[in-house]
Amino acid sequence: MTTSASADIRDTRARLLDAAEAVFMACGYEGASMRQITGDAGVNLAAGHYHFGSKEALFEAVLNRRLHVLNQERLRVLDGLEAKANGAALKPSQILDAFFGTLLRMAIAHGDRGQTFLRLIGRTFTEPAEFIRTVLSEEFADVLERYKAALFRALPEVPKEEIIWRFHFMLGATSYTIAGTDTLRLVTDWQTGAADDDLECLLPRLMSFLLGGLRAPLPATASPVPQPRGNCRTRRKKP
Amino acid sequence: MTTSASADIRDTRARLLDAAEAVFMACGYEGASMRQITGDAGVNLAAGHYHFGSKEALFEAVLNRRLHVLNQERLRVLDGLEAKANGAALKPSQILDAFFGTLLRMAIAHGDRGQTFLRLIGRTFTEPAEFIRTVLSEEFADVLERYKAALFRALPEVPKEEIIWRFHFMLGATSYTIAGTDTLRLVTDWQTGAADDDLECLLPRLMSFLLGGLRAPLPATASPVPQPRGNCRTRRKKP
DNA sequence: GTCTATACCCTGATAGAC
DNA sequence: GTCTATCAGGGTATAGAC
Repeated sequence: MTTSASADIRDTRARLLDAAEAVFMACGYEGASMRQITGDAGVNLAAGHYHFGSKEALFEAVLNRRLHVLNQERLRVLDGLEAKANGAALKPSQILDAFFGTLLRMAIAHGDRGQTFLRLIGRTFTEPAEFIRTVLSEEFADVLERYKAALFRALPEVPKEEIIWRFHFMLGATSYTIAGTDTLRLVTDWQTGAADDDLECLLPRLMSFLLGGLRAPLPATASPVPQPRGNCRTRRKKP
Repeated sequence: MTTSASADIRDTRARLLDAAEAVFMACGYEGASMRQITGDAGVNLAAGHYHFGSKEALFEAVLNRRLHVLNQERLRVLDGLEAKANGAALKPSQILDAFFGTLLRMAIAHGDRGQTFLRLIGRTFTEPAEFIRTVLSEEFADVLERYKAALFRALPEVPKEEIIWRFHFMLGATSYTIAGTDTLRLVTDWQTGAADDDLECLLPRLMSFLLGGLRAPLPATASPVPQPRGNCRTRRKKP
């Protein structure tokens, strides 16, 4: 009895997290309702507030449960690469694979739940709610610092400002893709066919695109638009 | 009196659209409320339902007001380029500039309101609500067909499936960037400094990244992951 | 400690007065 | 055309039962 009671406690929390993950993914943060989440989990509405305190806290718990191990793994992989490189700069392809490849491989390894979380994290990047952005920026702070530094070393001829922008673009391409909304119905069979196959196909495609963008020729300081106003903040020399 | 009365009607509609645009941008579709929108517009709550019928219809009207002229302009620009090319295939850089450059230049031309809509459209691409995805896919159907066809002609050596995926990635990088959430605080001064300058800086940076990704070497059919299962759906020959 | 019933407030939407 | 009053529904949070 006592063992089953304590097991039930963990089950309630876990069921809530699983149900919340799915509903938040499908409806977005604002669109999701505690009633639906707790209903899907088979627990009472107030049980959600008992275990997590609020809808915001529940969302944060859903995010952190998987995001923390993901980012720890990203740091671990980068550590391993840098140890092997023995002081030399890494190749851009290694860095991108450590960052984006780790994401996709972990999602594949977790099956359907990994797929669900992949979409959730993709959509979460564009959630407007302020607390979500705070949670994400805190959770990603260390990883981004480390990976930015690795990219700076890997591409010493590219201005740091440009690398940051390109990191931004890469995150956008990736998060939009894994969000899987496919708003414009460009990829018709995505999210209908076998998801695992799609994910395994996605990685090489995405990697070649991101690498191509990262290593693209630098833009001219004079913009190609008809009326260059010339007050672009681009710096051509290092400070 | 009669003239000012009819002018008031248009003002009410326009004020509602402007207020809705701003609130939807800041809060997302689900997070926005009709009360805040009508309050900001200085009109009664019921006036919103009188003029548009529902929150969904209002959102659709906000989107279509600017999206339709944008996509018409995109078609017009592409028509002009293809007429000038006189049957020859366009350069990828021309096509990307016609699609993404037209977006940014129109936003710049409209000042703050253009900036607001830019962010809104970026976020809208990842809205989970089904009716939003339907609206977008209908509004973009023609433009995407035309631009996809242009890219197929411009890059005959690249498999069409690959071009579609890369178009997808490009849309992701762009929409994430113009959404301006900057969830990971990568670009610290974005959306705080002078927005117009940022936008003018953005275009050449984005274009070089997108072009680099679009023209990247094709990925190997064997995926670089440790355990290639080999059932990737990639086709190497045309059917 | 765990869970349930309930209260409270805000949402989108409507009916009817002006 | 515009507005006040109001409805039913749903989301959050609390007080209290086990």
